[in-house]
Amino acid sequence: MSIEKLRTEARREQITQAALQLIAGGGVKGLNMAGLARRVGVVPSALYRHFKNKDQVWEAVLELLRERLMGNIQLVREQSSESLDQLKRLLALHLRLILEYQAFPRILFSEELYGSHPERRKRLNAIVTGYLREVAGIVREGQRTGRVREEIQPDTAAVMFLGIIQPAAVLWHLSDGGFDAARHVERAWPMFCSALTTALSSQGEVNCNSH
Amino acid sequence: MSIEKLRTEARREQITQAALQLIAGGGVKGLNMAGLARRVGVVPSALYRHFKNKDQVWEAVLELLRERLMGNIQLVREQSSESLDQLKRLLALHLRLILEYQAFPRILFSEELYGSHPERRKRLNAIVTGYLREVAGIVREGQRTGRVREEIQPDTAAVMFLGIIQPAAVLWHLSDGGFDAARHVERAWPMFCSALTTALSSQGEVNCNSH
DNA sequence: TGTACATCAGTGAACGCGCGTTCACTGATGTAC
DNA sequence: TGTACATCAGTGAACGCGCGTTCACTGATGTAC
Repeated sequence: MSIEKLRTEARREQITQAALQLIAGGGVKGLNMAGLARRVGVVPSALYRHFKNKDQVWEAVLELLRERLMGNIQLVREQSSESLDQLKRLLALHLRLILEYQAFPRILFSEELYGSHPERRKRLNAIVTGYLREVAGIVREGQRTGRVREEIQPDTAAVMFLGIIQPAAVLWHLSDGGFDAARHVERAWPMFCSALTTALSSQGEVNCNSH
Repeated sequence: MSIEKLRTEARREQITQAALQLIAGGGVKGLNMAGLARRVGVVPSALYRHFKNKDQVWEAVLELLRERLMGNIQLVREQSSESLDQLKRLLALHLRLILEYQAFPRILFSEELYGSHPERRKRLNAIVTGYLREVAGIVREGQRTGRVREEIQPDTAAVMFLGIIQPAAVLWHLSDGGFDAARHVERAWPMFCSALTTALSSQGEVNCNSH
């Protein structure tokens, strides 16, 4: 069997993508070097030409996760300038990200990954914290422009934002696709939005409808 | 070394408790038969007098998880008869459960467990779904008594309820205890509660304060 | 344009370790007489 | 109350498997002449 020889850079990308697919299929423990090599069409030891060890593969996967999350933040910032609208769009993008890369929630929820691995735990924590900081920033801007109530704690709101999708993703996995995550997000958004906006004196301007 | 011989029933309980401690310490993969035996003060093969295999240990752990969750539901039903108050109490109990048995969130979030194990996935799904059904039931009662807005979808509210704690627990683990889950819950409750209650015409009766 | 050589991605066999599980055994505990 | 026996929790050695990793090698690719 003569396999095409690829430059390390191209091969690394290919391996990282294959890793994501493996994780999507079998969770965090679904990623093993033998299966990874098979998926790439190469012998296991060949992987070590491109990654020092399995840890480095994980590093690459986490970096991709970080890029996508932050990419979504940037995207909604470009698409809209109104905070609540940005949050709504981010929710949709986040959901799409999860459905496309099923590996991501599996990584975030499974603490197998970082259990005995302090550096990786820190890395994951930095990624999630960074994402939350951005979400909290959007909420804070919403307060500045008067869309969001002053009493709201931006970081609490950010964690709750995550709380709309996270359990939905877990349930979706648990039920083997039976739980309708998209519908949950669609219904949860108005509740979340109204919690951010409606004070005793509700201002009629803000539209919290689903679409 | 002469070890005390214990009846199977007592030993099973002891082993299950030790399993919980192991999981709390090292996550789902932290549970291994050798470590489990060591913790009980017994040789690995002795465990097989009380459990057919590791799967059966997991079964026992999951059953305990189910009992505790449902026990909390029953408790709040006894402590209070007002839906929103019940939910607030349940939130506090759930948090306490997680802090006491750190193993539980690790089990719920880690899909290592059920990844390649369809029966166990179903079992876990049944546990979570059962819990959510009870929470949704409380919300529905709140609607009947006029405390909760009619437009709210009880099951969506139930999943959001879970969404208050779940990300908090994940962050708590990720940050190695740095994230203050109790404070998050305290701050998130009023937001969640007001989302359930405040309509355009707000009824002053309901108290969504933190305490 | 053709040849010689260096580079380096890919190969295949082998390793060591962790871990779940088995099996024939031992010896303490509780019961029958 | 004391002895003989059955029961069964605990022992220790050994196994097989999965899996990450290594290492000396091969042979395709691209460059220098």
